[in-house]
Amino acid sequence: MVLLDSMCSTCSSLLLDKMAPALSICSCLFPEPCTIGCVLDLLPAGKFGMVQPPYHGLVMYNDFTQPPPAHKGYPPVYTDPKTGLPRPPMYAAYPAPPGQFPHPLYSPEFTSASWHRPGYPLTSGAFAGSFPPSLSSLSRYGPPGLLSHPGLGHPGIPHHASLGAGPKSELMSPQLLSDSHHSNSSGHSTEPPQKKKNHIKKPLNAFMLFMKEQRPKVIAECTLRESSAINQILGRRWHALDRSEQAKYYEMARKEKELHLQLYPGWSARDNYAAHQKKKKRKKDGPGGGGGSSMGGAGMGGHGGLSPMSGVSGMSGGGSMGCLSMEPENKSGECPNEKKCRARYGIEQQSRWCKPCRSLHEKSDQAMVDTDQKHFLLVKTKEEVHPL
DNA sequence: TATCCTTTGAAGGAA
DNA sequence: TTCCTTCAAAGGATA
Repeated sequence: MVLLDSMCSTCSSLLLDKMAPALSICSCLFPEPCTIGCVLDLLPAGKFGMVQPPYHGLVMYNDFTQPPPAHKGYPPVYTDPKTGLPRPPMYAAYPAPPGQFPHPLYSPEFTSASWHRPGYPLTSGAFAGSFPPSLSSLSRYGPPGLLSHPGLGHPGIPHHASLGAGPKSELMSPQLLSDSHHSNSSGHSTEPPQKKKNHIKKPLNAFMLFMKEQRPKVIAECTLRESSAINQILGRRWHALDRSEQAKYYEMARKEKELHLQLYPGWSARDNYAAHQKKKKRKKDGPGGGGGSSMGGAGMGGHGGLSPMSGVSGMSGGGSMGCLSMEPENKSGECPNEKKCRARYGIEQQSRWCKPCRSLHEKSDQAMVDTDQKHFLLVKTKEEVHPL
């Protein structure tokens, strides 16, 4: 078993080592999420067959320039650990025609460098000038193609706020709001009328639009249903997107925002704060308890911080992301000014970080290396016990 | 039944 | 100006 310099086409994790893979198994579908990329089973070059448990995950054939190997054991059939019954691979990642890459992330241009590139730098105003100053002539639902792009199969996508995008959709356009009682009485909506009243939801941002589009695909590929897990995958995919790809969603989000502004001129995001005051009993604080708001909830800039999953999501941007000076077990390493140095100065300007933040960052890096090394040792041990 | 989880981005308030 | 909090979607899990 080795780690491959490749990427899981489901969770988009980068793998660690380069060992000329032939057949690989991704562990991202297992109860335990990927820890350091995906754990792969490697069969001897040119040979294909059953993989060893417990890796029952998806199958990826990594050499897309070659036709599928003619071997009765390929693709392998896995046994569902719960039912004991054979089950097909979850992800149709078998070789694409030569020259094609079955997954957009699986392109030769994709490197670890692009994986670690900074976040999308554009602000909501980054597209200023790209659009007419007024969209007042545009219908909320069209014209067809207004909000479409090659990756989105919903030209003129109905606004989530207007039509209701799903079970949790509550926002209605003013017209639909007034009609909501009719629709309720006619049985078209199962939402209690009182839940819909005057609640104008925020326009979706770029990532939300991306999620909305990609979620069904991920569900179809992975058979996952839990949104937390799906969102982690989507987050990785989002980071793995090309800048141009992300730009499409930022553009859509900008249009969404403009339309929202026109529909609800006096609306403020603040309006929704009160509506959900009952919510969020207590976003979990750090283990130290009462560690202040900087650690709890959406701190660390709101995202990418020390989420509970960051320890297991490994390369997903968790790990050393965020100012680790907020680690409760850190005694001397408290960031004195509580300015998160990493967030403030970025990873490239560590010289400007305060000492505690820097040392903690080094520690966390070392911890990740240790984890990798442990895993590598485990892998090597298994290889020695079960030589390929 | 309500909230949490999990993601990123945007908005708004506090310092 | 910077940081922090909340909310947007989604649906299973949990209290």
